Amino acid sequence: MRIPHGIGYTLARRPPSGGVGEIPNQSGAIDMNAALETLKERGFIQQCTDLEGLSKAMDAGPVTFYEGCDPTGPSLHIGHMVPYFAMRHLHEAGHVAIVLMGGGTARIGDPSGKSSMRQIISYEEIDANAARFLGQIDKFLKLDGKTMYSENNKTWLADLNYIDFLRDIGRHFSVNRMLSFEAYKQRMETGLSFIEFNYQLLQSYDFLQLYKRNGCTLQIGGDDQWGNIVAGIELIRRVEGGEAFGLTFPLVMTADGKKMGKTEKGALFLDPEMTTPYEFFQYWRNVQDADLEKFLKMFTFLPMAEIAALCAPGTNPNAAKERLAYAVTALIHGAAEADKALAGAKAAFGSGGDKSAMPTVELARSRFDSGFPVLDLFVEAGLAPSKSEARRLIQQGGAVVGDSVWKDEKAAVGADLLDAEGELVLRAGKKRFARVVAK
RNA sequence: GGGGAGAUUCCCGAGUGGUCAAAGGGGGCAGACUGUAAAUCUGUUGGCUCAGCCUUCGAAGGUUCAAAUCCUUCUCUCCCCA
Repeated sequence: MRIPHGIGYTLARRPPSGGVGEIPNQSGAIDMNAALETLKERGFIQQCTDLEGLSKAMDAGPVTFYEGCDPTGPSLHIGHMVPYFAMRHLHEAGHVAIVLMGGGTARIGDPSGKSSMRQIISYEEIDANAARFLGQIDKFLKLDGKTMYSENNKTWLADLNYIDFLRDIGRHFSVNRMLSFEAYKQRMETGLSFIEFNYQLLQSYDFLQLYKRNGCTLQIGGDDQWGNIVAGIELIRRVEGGEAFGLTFPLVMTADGKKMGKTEKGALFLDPEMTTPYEFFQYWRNVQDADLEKFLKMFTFLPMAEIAALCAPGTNPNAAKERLAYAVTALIHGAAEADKALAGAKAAFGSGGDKSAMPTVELARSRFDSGFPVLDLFVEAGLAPSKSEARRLIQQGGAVVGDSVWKDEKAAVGADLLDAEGELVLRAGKKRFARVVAK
C-alpha cells in the first residue's frame, strides 16, 4: 500500500497502514453511520480524509457526493464499477449521487497510475464514449434525475479561460507539493507532459464546481484518485472556506496480485458486443476461491448473512461461485441474459442445461456435406485464431468434436457427425466451447 | 540548441554478418492433477498449401552470395548539458 505523505494537516485522518480494520467504530469511539458501516463491512473503504466527520455529516442528513470517470474508451469495464456499486449503497441510504462524466478531462488524460502518456482522442469520440458510458451506468444505477443524476465537466472546462484559471485556481497549487505525490513521482522516471501534470488542477476544479453548483461535499473514487481528491478538498477550503470529504476504494486485485477483470481479450467490458454475457458470466464463475467472498461483497447486493453462509468454511465453493456469476451478470446484463448464460454454462459443463444458450456459430451445411476440414472448422467456430493454433490444439489433444478427442489434423468433419438437429458441439481445452449449427 | 543512449516476435529482455522464426523470463494456450479454483509438473507459443515455403527484429533505401546484425536518410523515445 502506498503511503501518502505531505498530504495536509487536518486531512490526515486516515486508517493507519491503509487497513480497514483500524477504522474506529466497534472500538466504541464513535458509532459509524450506517451507510458507511455497510461500505466498510463489504470491503469498500480504503482511505477516508475524515471518517468521523463524514459519518457525522451523513447522520445529519443527505450528503451529495460524486464520482468522476473519464470516457476514454468505448465501454466501461468492471474496474470502473467498484465506485458505482458503492454509489448504489450510498444512494440507497438516502444520499444524493452525481455521476460525473469527464468529457472535459478526457481531453487531457489522467496520469495517475498510468505508466505512459494517454492517447489523445478526438472530441467527437469522447462525446460518443460518454453517451455509451452513461447508458451503461443508467442501466445499472437507474438515474432518476433528482437524487441520482449526471453532470459533464465539459460544461465548465471546455471554455475555461487560461489566464483566469491560473489566477483563480492555479495559484492555490504548489508544484513542490504536487511533485511529492506518488502519482507524479512514478512518471518523473518515464516522462510526464505538462498537460497531464495539470490534470490534478482540473479534477480539483471539478470538485469545487460541484461544491458550488450542487452542494456536493464528498468525492469517492478508486484509491489511485486519492491525491486528486485531497487536492480538490483543499481547493474548496482555500477558495470557499468549505469542508468536504474524500473516500477511496481499493483497487481490486485478484488473490494472485493481478488486476482484476482481465481476460484473454483484455478487460471485462460491460458492452455485450465486446464481452458477451456468457463470457462475463464465466469470468465470475471461474474466480479463485480466495477472491470469492470479496467479490460477493463488492459486486453483488446479497445480504452479508447469505454471503457468510455461502462462504462458510468447509462449504464447496462452486455453488457460491455460480451464485456470484449469476448475480453480477443479472445486475449488468439483466436477469434474462443471466438465465441464458447460466443455462449455457450448465449445458457446456454439466449435464442438462440448454444447449442453445451456449456460444453458437452458424455454418453452412454444405460445408459438412463435402467434409469440413477440422482446422478450418475450429477457426471458423472461433475456437482458434489461426490454423496453426488449431493444429497445435489437435496435436496436444485439446480438440474435441462431439464426444471424442479429434486426433487427425488433416481429416475432415462430415455431416454424419451432426446430430438430429444439425448441431455439433466443439470443445477446445476444458473451458472453451462452441455449438455449431449447420444451416 | 549541444552531447549521449536506444527502438527486437503479446510484454520484459538477449542477440551485433551466415548455425536466427531469433536465448531467457513473464503472459497465453494445451496436457496431467482437481472442484469449470489455486498451487505444481510437462509440452507449446509468427503464418501457411507444415519433413517445405512465406513474412517478421521502428520506417525507407543501400552494401553483401548472405543482414535483426554493416552504411545512409527519416520517425519516435530516454538521459546529460544549456
